[in-house]
Amino acid sequence: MSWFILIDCNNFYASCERVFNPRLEGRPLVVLSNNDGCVIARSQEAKQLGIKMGEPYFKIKNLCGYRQVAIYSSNYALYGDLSQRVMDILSEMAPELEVYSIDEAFLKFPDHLSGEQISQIALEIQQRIRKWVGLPTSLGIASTKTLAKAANAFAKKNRTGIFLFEPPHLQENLENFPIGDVWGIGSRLQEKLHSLGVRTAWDFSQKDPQQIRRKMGVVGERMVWELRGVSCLFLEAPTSKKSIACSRSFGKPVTAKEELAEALSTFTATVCRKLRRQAHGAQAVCIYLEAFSSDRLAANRYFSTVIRFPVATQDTTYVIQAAKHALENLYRSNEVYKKCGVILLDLLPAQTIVPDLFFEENPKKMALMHVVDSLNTHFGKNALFFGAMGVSPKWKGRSERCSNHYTTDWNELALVKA
DNA sequence: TCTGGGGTCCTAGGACCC
DNA sequence: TCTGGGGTCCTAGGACCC
Repeated sequence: MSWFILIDCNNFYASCERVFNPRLEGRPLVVLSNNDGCVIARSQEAKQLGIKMGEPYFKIKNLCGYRQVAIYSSNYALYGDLSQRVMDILSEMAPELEVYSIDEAFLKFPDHLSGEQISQIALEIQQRIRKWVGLPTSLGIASTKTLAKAANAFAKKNRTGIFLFEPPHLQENLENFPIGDVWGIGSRLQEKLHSLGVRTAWDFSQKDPQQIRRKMGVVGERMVWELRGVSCLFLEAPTSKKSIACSRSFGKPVTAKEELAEALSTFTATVCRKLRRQAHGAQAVCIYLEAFSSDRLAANRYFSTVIRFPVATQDTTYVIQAAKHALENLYRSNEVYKKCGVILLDLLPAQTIVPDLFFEENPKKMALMHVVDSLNTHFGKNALFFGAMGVSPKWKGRSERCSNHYTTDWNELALVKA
């Protein structure tokens, strides 16, 4: 047995915007998705105004106006950097760490610590992150990951932002925890469980694990045990990605093949850069286009194709060629496109790639890619770019209210005094 | 009027997460 | 003109092998 802590940064993106702009403190604030389409993060005050997660921006535009809601386009460079700082602190303070998402991590501590001791540790972690990075956090503590997740939900409503599940109170806590809020229960499984008379996490934990296994597979059974306090899920080691994707909705409808080619080339450059960073090669790429349906009510149309490579590759220029070739086949001049994307598939560790007798690889290409990567690392993301990406993209999505890249761009550092 | 048993790999689809 | 983007795991079923 061990202690698990789930720590999560409160309203992460919204809180990141406040770190370098303290005047936003106390004010309702929302962060919009790419293309300024919908709300993906809200401060507490914005939640209280009734703004929902995922709500389209145009629907709340008026409300934002007269309630003085601060609106930000998403600034992933900033969020990613602050996330890294948080994780660095956690890795110093916890014996074991699993970075679960950009704003969450599981920590594991030995079970010889008392409830009081582990709570004290949680408090120190919380204070250090507040002081060193400037972000508010919530911490849930329990004997399994699933329970720590649930405890975290209690922590968010708690004055201190810390909540410990202790066995004597477990039943009472779980009886107040709706089944749909349990980690791993989405809308489908919630429906299924409701039909079995399960309304709360406690109800679920009292079910027969064998029966649940038949109905929900091994995933369901594990959840039952975890809710009973029997740990079945362990900290996971960081793994390489099995696929790498990049896609964007366009800022305006696109019909020109050339614009699609530029967009696909740009996304290809992004995924290939990530691929090289994790030292893998891709054996295939999927290219897809999404077009508006002519009938307003009908679903949008998707066109996609998968291209397999004779040998796993890391070469941006090669993948761009493949993408352009795919586009020739997928493109229809009478369609109006909304979005497109690139997904690298079947990734292999670079050392294990077996060369092909009949497929010549140009060693200069690899050297070129390394030069491109290192220049862009030093001088900015697109200091050096591929011609196919185009110079003044018309398809780019909206991002009209982006804050500065305070921590990742020399020209956008926070200004203390003008 | 009648034919085993065990195993692997792959794919599509479903469900979930942030 | 009006709604994001990037992932994972599990299962069932088919193909194929010995």
